[in-house]
Amino acid sequence: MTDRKWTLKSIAAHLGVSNATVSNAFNRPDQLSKAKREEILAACHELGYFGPNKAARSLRKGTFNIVALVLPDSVEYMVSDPVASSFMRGVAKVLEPQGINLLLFSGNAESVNDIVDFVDGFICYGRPRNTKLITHLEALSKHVVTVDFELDNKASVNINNHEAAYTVAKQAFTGFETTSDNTSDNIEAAILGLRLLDTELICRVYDHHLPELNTSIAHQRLAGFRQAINELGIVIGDDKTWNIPESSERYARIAAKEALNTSPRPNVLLCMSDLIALAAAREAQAQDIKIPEELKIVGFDGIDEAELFQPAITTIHQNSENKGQQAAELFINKEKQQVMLPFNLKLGQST
Amino acid sequence: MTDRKWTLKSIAAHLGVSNATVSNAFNRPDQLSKAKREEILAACHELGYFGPNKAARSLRKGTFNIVALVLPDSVEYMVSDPVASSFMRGVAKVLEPQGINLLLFSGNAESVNDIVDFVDGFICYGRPRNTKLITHLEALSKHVVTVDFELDNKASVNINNHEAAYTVAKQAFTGFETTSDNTSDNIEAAILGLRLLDTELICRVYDHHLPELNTSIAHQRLAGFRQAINELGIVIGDDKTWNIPESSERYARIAAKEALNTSPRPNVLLCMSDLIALAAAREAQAQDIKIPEELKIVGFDGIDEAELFQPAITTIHQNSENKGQQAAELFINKEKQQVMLPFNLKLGQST
DNA sequence: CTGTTAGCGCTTTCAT
DNA sequence: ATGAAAGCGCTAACAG
Repeated sequence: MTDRKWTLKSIAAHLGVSNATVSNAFNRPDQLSKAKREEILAACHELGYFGPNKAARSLRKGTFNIVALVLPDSVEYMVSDPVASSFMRGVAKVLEPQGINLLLFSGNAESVNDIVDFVDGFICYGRPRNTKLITHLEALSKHVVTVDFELDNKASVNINNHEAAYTVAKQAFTGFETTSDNTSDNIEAAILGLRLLDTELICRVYDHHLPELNTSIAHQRLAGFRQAINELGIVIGDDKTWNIPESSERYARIAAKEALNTSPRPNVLLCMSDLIALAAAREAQAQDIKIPEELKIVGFDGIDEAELFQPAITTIHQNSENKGQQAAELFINKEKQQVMLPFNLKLGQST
Repeated sequence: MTDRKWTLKSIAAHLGVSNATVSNAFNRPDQLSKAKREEILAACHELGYFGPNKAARSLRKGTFNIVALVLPDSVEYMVSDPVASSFMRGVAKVLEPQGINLLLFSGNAESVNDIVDFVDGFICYGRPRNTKLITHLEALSKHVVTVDFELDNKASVNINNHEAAYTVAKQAFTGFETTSDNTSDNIEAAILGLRLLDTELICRVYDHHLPELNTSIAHQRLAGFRQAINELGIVIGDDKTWNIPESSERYARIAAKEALNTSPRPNVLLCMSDLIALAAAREAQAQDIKIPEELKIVGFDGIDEAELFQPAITTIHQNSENKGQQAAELFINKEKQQVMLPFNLKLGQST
């Protein structure tokens, strides 16, 4: 293998054929005789020319075989979240066989400018934290598929977060309904929310903190939880909802500790992710609080660890891998439809 | 925002200045008056021209602000492995602030051809499963950093897997040394290996299956385990080593079951990852085998879950995130050195 | 400080 | 079946 750096042009000159012929040998087999084609290909291989430069080809053709996966947050966040990972696995599963590569992109970025000219389009997993990105994406003429949120005129994949949250919250409250009569005033609920607020802080979420209209999944889930609470005719203090800035054991545990140390102590913990539910459960166990007798806990996502945990966490299972596959298929087929995926309640021993 | 598609040229014409001036406005502020520059930038913003097309710029400049992260296997594998995820987090942490984007690339691919012309270089996490890739990477003139394996003339980041495996195995055997005299023939060890063989199968690994010379981390760890075994003067049956094709709970559990159902039943399980150790521990608990009284288990990696598990798994902790950072820094600084990172033994209650 | 121009490496008519 | 030439959108050298 020589060190010489070949280009299509230099190769063509070297072989004594025209540029077009070499290009055709690689890209359009029908444009030249089979014999000639194979001769050229063999010679190229011999010389260490692996084919036309892809960057140049892309500039010319305008296609890249690369799709950007826009993450809600930084890339670091993404890969530590099992749900996000499953999603990504689903996407990769569909795209990889098609020879399409994945470019990970941070939802914190100021704009998609750095990469927009290198990709065929975007799959956005969750509403990007930086809202400027959204404006960008909306204006884009390239294909965009959104997941867990929607954009005007773009394809999307979702589950009904409101309904799912409502369902799992209802489940958390079932035990109580039989003990009391009609209103269930022995229920003390608290909500451990994920990214309800645009802050890095672990803090309580008071109503006046919440934006008027917010369609993020966190707020949809919050609305679902609240609907279940309201239907039971119980009241939840406005100091019983927490914000956790990211899905990590450490943060969740701190919030859980705060929640469990309020008085009266909650006996139902509605958690916006399984990771949070697990952390809360561990905190409860550390404090010798019996689950579910003294404290019921529900999660969201249906990750393996929640199922393996003792007691298994009652949760909403959503098939994230399938979600990823759907998104990727929507992308490949350049479809513009809105897909709504099912979820299901998974009963554990935590309720 | 108009729908017109601007190029540097058309913008320049529209504004009545030359191409170079527009280019300079974006790329070389020192080449024109501040006033003019801001005037141009403002006009561009107004018109919806977001700056020079990056693909064209890259073709011209030969730089991309994209680095390919080559995974050992498919992309799917990567994101389901907590250790790999931490590594990636480390990489992203360093690269993101530099405005460098990550292109994930599968180690299964036949060649790096599809992407080599889009990236500034490669970070390879673990020896790619497809050995053709290695040849490719070796021949590449672009910057390459390898992790957990080495390539001639390329930068690398490693831990001493042999020594680490030896250390943790020694720990697994300590309980026994006191009971017996000098040789410890009451030890029945089994090894649950990860990717020792190039197969999708869960199977035993007989010596004749193993390649003569293999420097993959799995084989280094195997050598470390065996050294510890040999030093104790004990013998491990050649049917007591398993291959697990990927780090998943399901596969590991099957292998663990096979191992625990052999007679005499092993009382020490040397596992090549924490995920495997955890699966083995769960299988043991399901069979009512007491850990560590009847069965000692050691893992490798030091993931959170291994620490939280009851009993906590004795393991080798390696700071994967730091590994990722190191690799990224080596990449950025275009250094060619071989970095060897420390590891440490983390005692749990599983030994 | 500004404008002209030659490529970066390729694909694709269009003519031969 | 093949070759010549235009041009994808940009940057950098150079001249003014």
